[in-house]
Amino acid sequence: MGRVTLKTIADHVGVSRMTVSNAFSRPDQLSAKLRDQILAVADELGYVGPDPTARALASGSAGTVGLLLSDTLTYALTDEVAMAFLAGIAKELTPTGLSLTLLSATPQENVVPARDIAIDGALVYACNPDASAIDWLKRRGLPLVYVDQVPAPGIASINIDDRLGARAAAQHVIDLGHKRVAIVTAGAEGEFGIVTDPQKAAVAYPERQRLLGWFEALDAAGIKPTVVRHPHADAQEAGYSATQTLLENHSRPTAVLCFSDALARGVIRAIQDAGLDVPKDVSVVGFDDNPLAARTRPALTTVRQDADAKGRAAAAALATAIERAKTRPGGRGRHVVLPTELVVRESTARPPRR
Amino acid sequence: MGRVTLKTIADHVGVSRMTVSNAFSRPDQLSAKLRDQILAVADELGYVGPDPTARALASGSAGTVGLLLSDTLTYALTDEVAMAFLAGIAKELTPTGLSLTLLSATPQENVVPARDIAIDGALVYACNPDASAIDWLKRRGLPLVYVDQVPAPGIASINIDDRLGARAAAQHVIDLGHKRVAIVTAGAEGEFGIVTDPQKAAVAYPERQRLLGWFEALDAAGIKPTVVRHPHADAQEAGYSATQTLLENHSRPTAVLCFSDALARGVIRAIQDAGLDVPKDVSVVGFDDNPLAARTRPALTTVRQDADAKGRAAAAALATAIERAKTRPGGRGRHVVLPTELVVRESTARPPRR
DNA sequence: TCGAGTTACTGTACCGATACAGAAGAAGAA
DNA sequence: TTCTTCTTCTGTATCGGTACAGTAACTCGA
Repeated sequence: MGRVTLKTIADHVGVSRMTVSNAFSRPDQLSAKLRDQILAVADELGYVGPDPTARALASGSAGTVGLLLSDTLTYALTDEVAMAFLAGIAKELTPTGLSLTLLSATPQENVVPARDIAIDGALVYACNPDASAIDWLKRRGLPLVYVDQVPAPGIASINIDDRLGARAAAQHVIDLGHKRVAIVTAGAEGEFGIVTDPQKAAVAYPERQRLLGWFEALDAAGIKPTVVRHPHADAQEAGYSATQTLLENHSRPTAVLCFSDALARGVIRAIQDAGLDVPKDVSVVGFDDNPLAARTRPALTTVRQDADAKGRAAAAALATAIERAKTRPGGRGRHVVLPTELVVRESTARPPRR
Repeated sequence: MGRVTLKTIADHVGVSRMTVSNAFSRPDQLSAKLRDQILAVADELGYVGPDPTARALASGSAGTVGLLLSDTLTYALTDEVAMAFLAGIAKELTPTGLSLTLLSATPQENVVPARDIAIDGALVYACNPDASAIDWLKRRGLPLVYVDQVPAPGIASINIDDRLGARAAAQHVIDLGHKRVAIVTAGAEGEFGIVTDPQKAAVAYPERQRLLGWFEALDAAGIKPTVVRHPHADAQEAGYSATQTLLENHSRPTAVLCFSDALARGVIRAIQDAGLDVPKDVSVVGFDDNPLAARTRPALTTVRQDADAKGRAAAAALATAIERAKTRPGGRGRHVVLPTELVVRESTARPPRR
């Protein structure tokens, strides 16, 4: 005996298949009595409900949206800030009934998730801007929302004010009187080590924007920072070894601006291990306001972003984009920039006297 | 002009629809020359590839598996250990070409993800065992893998040795000479406050198992612990207020066994805020070996579980279950229990003299 | 020169639903 | 009574593919 479908039930009850379909999907289309009868028979036959795949094909919507994650899905998932972002998405998506499908940006042997998985739309997050996966999504004509990506015309995007936040961080150490400033940054790709042209070395949009912000303030103050760039991997380790590189440098910085709080933790450890004090000898500023930033010792001065709000905004933008695509095709997306804010704690102080 | 389908391309090239399908999905079924021609025409017409939904319906596989998460998806995602678990799944799943769809266990207005989303199988994680969502998955006859759930006959399951780990933790403080021991635990549901019958108060399997382990050792040593149980929410806060409750108690404990490291952090803070020292006045043992456990001060004595391995094992088990379901239907699943290990750090010591 | 075995392609029958137009009967208005 | 308007149900045409059993031509050894 084959599988139980609408037809099976229809035959049992003696109605048309369409009526059974309505019993499940459009209760207002038939009498309550008949509906109950149909549901009873369906239950008896072990019918679970309309097959999701068939329904998706016929109705044209899959009920789930994709989240395209950086090449190594793993990296995105081990970061506390990314987690808050994910939680934000989930929170906003749940009431809409949409589920979230994690899409790896790296194509597999025969499967390219961005091309082969049924979704109604997608969030593009923390991806190398020229990842082929993004192209697939675009070609499919799916509603998209870019998050932390270069905003593109016609595509909704959610960003945070990386540039302003970074500028505030730099201005903060300038105001404290620092003259010798270093920048510690990280990325998945690009040039690494002590880099002379950071804008060339950096690939990801947030990193470029933060560099822009830092340099804006430093340039205006006539300060030329040393920039050390490390591959992502373990952020703390990256921060640690970057700092070792820095400290070997002939002119030791009195302030270090970091791309992330995770990086900053490594930086602080390295400074302490070198027998120096934070903030007495060296000031350190992070970025993100990771939940841990307030708890480390010394508590970290950093630039706050609300990753949860970012997630919620992204999900909301996608939900409306999908809704709109059903009626008016080809609407254009709004570009949202969420605020960032400098949070001064204990890891920054005036530079040492001499 | 409608959408571009296999038919459109077939008509343009002058071949059958089936040949076009083969050009995409079974390259070995046609000559390389014709295939190239078809692909070229397809590209020209802006065809992206076989529609995932239609393909799923016809071929009977969706290319994605579900991860059923605790009622509040948000909670699951804010926990570092859950993150490692998720990363483990992703790592193992990626090469198989399967994607991961997050399923909320709470039914929405009209949508029940566990019933309405197209998936090839599912992981059941951190769920109230009688959540209706699990029933839906079972009724659909999907290959399932239970993680941190009561093992059920016929269903593959991955667990960690919660009981043995907890027993080791309890034995550790017993061996140090502690007599007045408290247990701080947490859960999404059940009874809260100072509970007299913990096995009744606890709902989730891991919690019950850990209680079993703690009591096994404590009973044998003739120790009757005080058990405080708090609702999940923010684990640290829970630990903090649970400890306040404890300290107000007439007989202050000299050792506290905690359900998680996150909880333990709150416990330690509360103890310190009460002017006491960890471990001099009170010893604290966590559970999980959260990446932060080693870094907090004092470094936390805890029971290690390898959440990443748990994720990988779960994904692997599901992948094979799906593979097997294609051929032999109704195979039964293996029950895997991963080891746990006591890690002694600085948060435990002999009880104070008097 | 014949039959066996390949290779390259085609035709038909699903996969399991939903959409939408329409039909039959009942209720209500004039 | 007759005409409209609901309400309730039905029929047919998709949705966009894949499976599988052919068929026709081509290769090749004896």
